[in-house]
Amino acid sequence: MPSEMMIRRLRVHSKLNEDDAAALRSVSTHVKEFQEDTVFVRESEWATHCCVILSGFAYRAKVTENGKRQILSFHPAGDMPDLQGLYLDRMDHDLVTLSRARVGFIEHRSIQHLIETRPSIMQALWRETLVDAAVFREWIVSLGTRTAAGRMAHLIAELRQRLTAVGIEADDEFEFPITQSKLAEALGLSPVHVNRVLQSLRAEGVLDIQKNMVKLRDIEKLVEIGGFNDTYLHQQ
Amino acid sequence: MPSEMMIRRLRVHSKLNEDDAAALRSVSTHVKEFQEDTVFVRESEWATHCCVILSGFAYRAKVTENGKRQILSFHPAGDMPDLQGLYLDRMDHDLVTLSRARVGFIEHRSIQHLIETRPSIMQALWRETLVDAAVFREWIVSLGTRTAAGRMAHLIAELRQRLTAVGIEADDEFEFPITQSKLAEALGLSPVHVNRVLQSLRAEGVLDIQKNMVKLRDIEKLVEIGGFNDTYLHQQ
DNA sequence: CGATTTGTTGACTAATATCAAACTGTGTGG
DNA sequence: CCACACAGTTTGATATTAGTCAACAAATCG
Repeated sequence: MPSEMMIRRLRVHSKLNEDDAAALRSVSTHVKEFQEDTVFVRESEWATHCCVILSGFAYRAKVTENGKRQILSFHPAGDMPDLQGLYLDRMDHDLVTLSRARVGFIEHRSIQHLIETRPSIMQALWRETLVDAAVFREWIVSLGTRTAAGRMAHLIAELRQRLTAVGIEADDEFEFPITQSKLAEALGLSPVHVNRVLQSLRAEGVLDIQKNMVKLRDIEKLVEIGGFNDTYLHQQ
Repeated sequence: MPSEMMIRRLRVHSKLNEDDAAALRSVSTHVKEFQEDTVFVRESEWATHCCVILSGFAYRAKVTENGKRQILSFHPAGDMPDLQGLYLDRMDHDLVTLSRARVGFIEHRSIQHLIETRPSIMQALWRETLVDAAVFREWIVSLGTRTAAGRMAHLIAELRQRLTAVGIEADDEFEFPITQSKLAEALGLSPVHVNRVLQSLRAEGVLDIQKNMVKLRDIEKLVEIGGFNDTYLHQQ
């Protein structure tokens, strides 16, 4: 049920009545399954579809002139990481699967039809793109002001919060199949340094990331180290 | 003419016909003038208006738990830096004047009326928020992957490009009344380091920032050092 | 004109990157 | 079942970048 995932997700930030939900259910979605580390939407490509992550994780990434890569955001099930393609015609970054993932694709014209006919759906989708931007802003704060450990802690605290919001249990552990090199690309650090930071967080009993699982040992400390305050997520 | 500024700005990314322009002109704008360094919209405030920078510069900033401040973006005349407030009810950052500036305020309900009645205006405004997010993404790339000099160069190259797009001449110099401390807050560096980076860029004949003026000495070098590629600005 | 902000400098320190090697776990084919 | 390959993690040594502190100079402002 691709649309159910979407509906649940949109309802985190927006009110949708049963008619809206029905309209969303009526949209045809083309589902594909991808292996891990598959670039499924490419930078500079023309955007013709929007995607919904149905299971697994995806991330956005951008490659720079000098060959480095920056991961811009992580996307658990429910997220629609290329909504911006509705009104920006070319992709300015890649979309990549982090784990094996199922992804639903919806034609722009279908969504545009919903936008034109259902104001509450328009608002809900627009709002998603705005929350997206708010998350980017906070990511900038992380990279600009926080220490390596702070960035790591903030990332995990944010993920936990977002997973919880869509109903994925993340009280004391959650699935997140990431390597240290990718964490490095996300946090603007070297893989070696990520390794050391993770070791110290582990030693201090804050956090343990091991084979696909994030284990939260002390959430208060995590939130404190990361300076995490969830208001920017606008989950009212 | 507050609306003329807005119209010119929206037309950088979107097509607006004369009816659209007329509709925008009909919206009532309340203009205020602020001294430099004035916080004119505050974090956690309820958003009731959208603002347009009419002259001067503004910037977005966010203060962290540990007292640091991160500047998130700079906004020359024409920009509407709190459009997100249309659908996110609380501000997640401050808006501050960089220089003495005139700012137009428009009630949300007026804009919402335009959105409901004029699809092309809806699209234009939505698109603005999407370009905004694209700029944030690139800022993340800067902070995550570029050296201090690279970040500085990228910022200036981007500003130049955006100023040119709204018709502010920036061929070999432009006004930008910023202090080194604020550059530091924007780029995630210390003021001392910013000073040294600026000196070396000056010495290498790339760039000179002095009393309110950015002087561009060698734009090719600037673009190269910053790894600047303007496609993320989506100026078609 | 003095007061305050901004820019500059030098010496020193801390954070993080780089490089290279070794270690671990996991899956694969023989 | 073992040997091997591979990807990911860990370690140590060293280099580089950027931060801190403290003083001073220059510009700006009332």
